[in-house]
Amino acid sequence: MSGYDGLRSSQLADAAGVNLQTLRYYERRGLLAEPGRTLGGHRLYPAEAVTVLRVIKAAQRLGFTLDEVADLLETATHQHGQTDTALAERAKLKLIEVEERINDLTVIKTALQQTVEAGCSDLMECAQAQCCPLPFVELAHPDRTTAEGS
Amino acid sequence: MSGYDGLRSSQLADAAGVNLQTLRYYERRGLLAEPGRTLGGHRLYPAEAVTVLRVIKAAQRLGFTLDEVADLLETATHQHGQTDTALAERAKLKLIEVEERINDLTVIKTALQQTVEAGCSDLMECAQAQCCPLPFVELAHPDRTTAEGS
DNA sequence: TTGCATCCGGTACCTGGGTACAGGCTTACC
DNA sequence: GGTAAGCCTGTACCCAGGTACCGGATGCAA
Repeated sequence: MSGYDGLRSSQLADAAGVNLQTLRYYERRGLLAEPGRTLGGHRLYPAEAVTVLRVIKAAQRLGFTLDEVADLLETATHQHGQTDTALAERAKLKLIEVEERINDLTVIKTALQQTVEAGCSDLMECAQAQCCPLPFVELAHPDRTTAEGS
Repeated sequence: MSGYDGLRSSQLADAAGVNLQTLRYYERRGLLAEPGRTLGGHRLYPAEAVTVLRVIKAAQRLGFTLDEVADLLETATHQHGQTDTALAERAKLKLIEVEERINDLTVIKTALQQTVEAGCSDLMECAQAQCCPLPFVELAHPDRTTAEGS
């Protein structure tokens, strides 16, 4: 019989629906605390680790990067208690970002709809002829671009 | 006096607002046609190249990847004329993607708003206590994620 | 013709979020 | 105590979309 309790790497990975390598990646990135080990050096995770992983994935879906999630988890575990509405504060900032992103995408959507309606066939012709409503002018924030979701 | 007309790499880069290396990158990727050269081998771009670059950037903002843009430009320059509503067709497909993306972001936005309202302070507590409206359930398409805009 | 800015090709590196592989040790069960 | 599955570390690779650096060649004006 096994002399240890806790989850083995692959059990945790399965339970949380992530790749085994991802666990070690998160550990390196400081998202997942270093777990205990067996005498032979194999990782043994506490059951809460599943929750941590679900939290990470949820936060990613909320649009936080892994660095931001790590930060959020740090904040949570260290200055626990008192003047701590840190999560809500960060969520407020992230909300603004998400709203901007939605606005940008809405502009894009409109442009695409107009493209469809106009039945344009040739980008280059349109660009020169001004027949086409393509947004050759800049969008709100032409540089901020990638990174949302899991 | 200069014996050549046309734009030098850095002139084009400046005019289009992109990095000089990006021009060569686009050339490698097949987005930008190989331009003429001086006797010494320096690139000489025609004035239209600026338009091409503006088109590329516009298409990127519409959510097309560089591969898609290359394809779009190919289509445009080769089968020019007849049964060609290719752009509109592709725009229709891309429109669906953009709409899905907006829906996902709207879900995220709602979750963030609720997080802010609830004044949550600790992700881990919330996750365990169910006090918090965080979307631990999956969003619409939890895997399709990145790549829009320039 | 000198001298400096610019450009050349090739290759390496960057970010973000992972994933894969190699070679060796541990665990678990018969 | 044998054997197979599982885990270990370290390192390399993947995607997209670029960006940076190198040593050498060109362009152009004074």
